Amino acid sequence: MSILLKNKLQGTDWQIGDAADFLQLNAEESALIDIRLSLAQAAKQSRVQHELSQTELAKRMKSSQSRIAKIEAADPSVSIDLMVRALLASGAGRADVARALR
Amino acid sequence: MSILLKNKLQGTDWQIGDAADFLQLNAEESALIDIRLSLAQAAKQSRVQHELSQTELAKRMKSSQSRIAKIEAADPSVSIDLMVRALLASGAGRADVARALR
DNA sequence: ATTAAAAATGTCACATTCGACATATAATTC
DNA sequence: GAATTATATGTCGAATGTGACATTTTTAAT
Repeated sequence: MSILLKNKLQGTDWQIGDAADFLQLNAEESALIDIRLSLAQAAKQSRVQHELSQTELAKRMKSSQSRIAKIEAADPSVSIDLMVRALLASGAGRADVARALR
Repeated sequence: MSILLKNKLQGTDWQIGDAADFLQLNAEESALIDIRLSLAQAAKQSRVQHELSQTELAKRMKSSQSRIAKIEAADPSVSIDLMVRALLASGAGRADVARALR
């Protein structure tokens, strides 16, 4: 049963949606955020799978630990470019980048 | 027959490679360039398929005609973010972005 | 519980990317 | 071939993204 329906039955006046809903984004904006979230997640997964600490990966990329943390948190200050570079630097290939978006 | 082999047979002392070769890029750098080229190509293809002029697409994205031209030329001054946004704005979806990278 | 390592968060000077504009070149229509 | 429309190229001030650093919080190991 959906939270929406549950609320209806219980008479609560609020509902739970996703970030896109909440921020009232159009299709393109939310697609872009989805993509960013997926890449962030993939970047973290790849780094962990390759047994690298954020500090180690940062060194490889000539970036900094704090930037890596922000990449994986999909921080607004981080570009898709940097996310992709992090993915590649942690051992992922082009195909992995594509897979992250599927 | 490859150009390399052709040159060998003809005794020429040069060969034709791709940009990555020429610029002596490592695997990650050339993967990134490949990705940029693919996205640029996909952006143009999507725009044309949806019968939009660069000026029309620019208006949709609140960008400018010259930026669109640079996106499609994979100009170094263009971020992957902007390429992806152009793709989405021209009617492509997340799956199309992924497909562009396959 | 202490320590140590890893990750998260905030800030900032500097670098890169941005839209806009001017202008050039190419393609299309008449 | 002139006019019109589309695309390409160069430049610039403004906006956004960057590495670095300091500091805090979380996690893991003993």
